[in-house]
Amino acid sequence: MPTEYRYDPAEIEPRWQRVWADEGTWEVSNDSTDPRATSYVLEMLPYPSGEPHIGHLKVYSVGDAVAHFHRRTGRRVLHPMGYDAFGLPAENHAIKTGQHPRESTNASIAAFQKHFREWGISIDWTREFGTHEPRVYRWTQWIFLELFKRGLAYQKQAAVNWDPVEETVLANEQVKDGRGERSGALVEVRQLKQWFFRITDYADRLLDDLATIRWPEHVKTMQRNWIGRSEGAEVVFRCGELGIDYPVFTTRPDTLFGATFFVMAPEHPDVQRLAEGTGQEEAVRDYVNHALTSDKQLRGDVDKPKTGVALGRSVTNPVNGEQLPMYVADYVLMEYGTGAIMAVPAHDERDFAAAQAFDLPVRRVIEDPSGADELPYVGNGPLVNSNPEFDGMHNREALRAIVQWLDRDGKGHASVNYRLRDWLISRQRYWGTPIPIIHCPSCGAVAVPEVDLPVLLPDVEDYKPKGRSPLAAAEDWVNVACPSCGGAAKRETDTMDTFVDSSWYFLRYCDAANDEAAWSKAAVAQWMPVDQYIGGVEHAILHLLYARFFTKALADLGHLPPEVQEPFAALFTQGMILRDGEKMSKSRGNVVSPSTLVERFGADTARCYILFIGPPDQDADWSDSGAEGMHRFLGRLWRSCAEAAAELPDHPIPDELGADDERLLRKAHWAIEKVTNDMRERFNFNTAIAAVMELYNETTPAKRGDAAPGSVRFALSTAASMLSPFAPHVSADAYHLLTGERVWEQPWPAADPALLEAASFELVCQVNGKVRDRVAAPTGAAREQLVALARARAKVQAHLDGHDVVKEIVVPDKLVNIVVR
RNA sequence: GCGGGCGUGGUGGAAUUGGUAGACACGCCGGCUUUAGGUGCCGGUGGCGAAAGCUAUGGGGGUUCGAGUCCCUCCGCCCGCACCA
Repeated sequence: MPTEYRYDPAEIEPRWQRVWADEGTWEVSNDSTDPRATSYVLEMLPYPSGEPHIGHLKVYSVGDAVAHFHRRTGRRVLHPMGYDAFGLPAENHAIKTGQHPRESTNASIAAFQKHFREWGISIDWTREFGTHEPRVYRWTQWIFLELFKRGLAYQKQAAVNWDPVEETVLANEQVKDGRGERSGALVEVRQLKQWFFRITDYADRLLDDLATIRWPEHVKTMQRNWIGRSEGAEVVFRCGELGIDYPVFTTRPDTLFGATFFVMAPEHPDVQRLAEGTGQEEAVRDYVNHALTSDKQLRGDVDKPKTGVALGRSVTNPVNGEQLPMYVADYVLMEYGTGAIMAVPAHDERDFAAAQAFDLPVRRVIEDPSGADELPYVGNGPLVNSNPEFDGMHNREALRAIVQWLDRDGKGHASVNYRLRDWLISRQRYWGTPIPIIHCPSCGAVAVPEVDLPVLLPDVEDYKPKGRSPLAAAEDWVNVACPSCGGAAKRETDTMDTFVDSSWYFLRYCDAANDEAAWSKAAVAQWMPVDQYIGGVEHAILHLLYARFFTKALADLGHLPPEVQEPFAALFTQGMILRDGEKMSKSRGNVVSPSTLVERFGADTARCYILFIGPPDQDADWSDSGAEGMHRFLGRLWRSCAEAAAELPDHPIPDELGADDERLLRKAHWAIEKVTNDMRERFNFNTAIAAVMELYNETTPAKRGDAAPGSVRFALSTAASMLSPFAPHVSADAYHLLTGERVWEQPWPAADPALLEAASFELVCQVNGKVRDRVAAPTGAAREQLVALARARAKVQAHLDGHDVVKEIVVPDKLVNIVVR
């Protein structure tokens, strides 16, 4: 084998990368009069920590394939890159080493940049930024102030989740199973004054507009569940002794006549006052103290037996005037509804368990149509024991009737409740965007004037949190004059949750160099929404919900074109790369590092193998020998192209096709059709690559037979061309060798319909559904002809002998099934 | 408990609308080339069987001329939510 045909990615890849860098091949401008349609392809921006790992290689390999495919199918593509650069790991690193988070972050960003270039990802580098740059977080602060001015950012004292390890508060979305998402520490409840974004104002729109976007159904379901909209009624129960009204939220007003007691959350502010003078003061105080100090996760366990204490008071059931005893019990949550419930033990499992524990009566008010008399019964049926007006009525109907009746009498009204809470964005940490607010003793919370933005993050000596933000120590920075009255005032020392930064970065890419504004509306109108967003499913709620909220709020404030209501028109969630069925991690010692891979095989092999391993939305197990196989394939393809370029005359495809030409060209057009569909309809890059392999396998000297040089060159260059979204360097090189052209400037190959239709096909001959033989048959042949062909086969005959033919099924151009008895 | 997903050779996976199960690879076996091979090329490879053939998509049942695909049921694994009234 001549050595000049050796595939050498270490030479090929940097050579083409240099062309793309020198020419700015992937840059797109905003003021183009280009008539082509636009496409915005975006992968979730990386958090720069250390070096990129194999998951990064996967997400950008997927995104780059989409970006290349969109370009080659005639679109002008925005494919930018940036860094989610604020965050705790850099800060924790700083606490340990004293190195400023900016330094470690910038070092990591440099590593990411280097790798992205080595991977050959087609990025418009002119739009690159990190969210930690003042020229960027200036606009994060501006957005905060816009929300503040419209009442969408506000401060309130509230019970918040405190992570004792990170020493900061967390948003509800960042607490899983009662533990901080990052630290794994059990969170504590603290009463603190914190900044919130009013995402709950958008609950309905966030829910309804899910119908307008092409996202995986399971992600939509997660968002729906997280928002947790419940329709029902608010019903007022009055405590006559104290003259106080207690509204409750219920989804089951049809069961109001079955209420036998009333329960309040331990956090309810009236609990102590109610118990006062009843003899229950001490028992209530003990119970409440115990409930508030016990850990949240234990308390939230569904299987925990119900506990509670009587308050010694009662409320009036508005539908029948009955006196219901009041209890405090920790199965009622202060943060949902009104912090108080009516208990209907006959038709609610929790209330039933509580009634058993407290020895309270259970009254059935809905009949089980099946006749069973088991309780609790949570299904539907006719009302009983209620009121002559409603008894016998189906409960779904009664629900509406009872709400109307309550509404007329002013005792209640239809109501909607959400699980979603407002987004807590304050963090008592250093490495984040400073909240641009000044607290003045006489004016209150005052916005930093826009001309004074950005509020720069000051340098501090000590990054360690001490229950307050490290920024509080920067006294020169903290003490300022009030912008409103000029008096002595102090800066807000909390920083923003880093999810704020990633809630709008995709807008900044549209107009990244703009120093006058966060973006121009025209630039945003040109690109938004993102046509294809790609990232991990772990962001199904946090980032993807926040970004949707920001987009809607900014559109309402007039900063986005009104038609931009959603940030990401289509979403693709990629699966993880595992090794031996486990996550890769340093502690397991099973990490495959992208740099080792690229050194050993080149970027093309690494990218192609990752896409070939399986459907990209699924988890996939890494295999070293699989990667070697891909390397061998790319080597064969490149070498065949190099050989063909040097040794086969550069003739066009002959006008008169021989049998071998026809077979090869048919395969090529079949592959074009297959790959195009796999890329356009689905994200099945694995089968697309397999189709290119099949095409290549037909071009080997043994298989191509007497095919003309022009046909072989066409097949090989088509294979290289279709591989270019996955393996851009080797494809560019092979294509250039064969054609002298740049593959990325070529339109995507088009299948010739004439070559997709064959003159004959392989007829499958079945008897009773079992394949007995196959025979060549002319395409489009009549049913009788196909049946005759099948019946003529000896192997078919053998199964017909001695039987009566009952039926003959013909699927044209496919099969014949003869049914016998 | 509720919701969603998945289960196919030794392995990753393919089968897009109910129509040839196992494409394409990895691995393995055999052969050729090579001073050598972590190269290249050729052939084989679900199981049983000498063959004809039988059998096979987690188990069982059903619909159908025909089921990996549709329906019922059971088992196993993964993910999300979980006292949300």
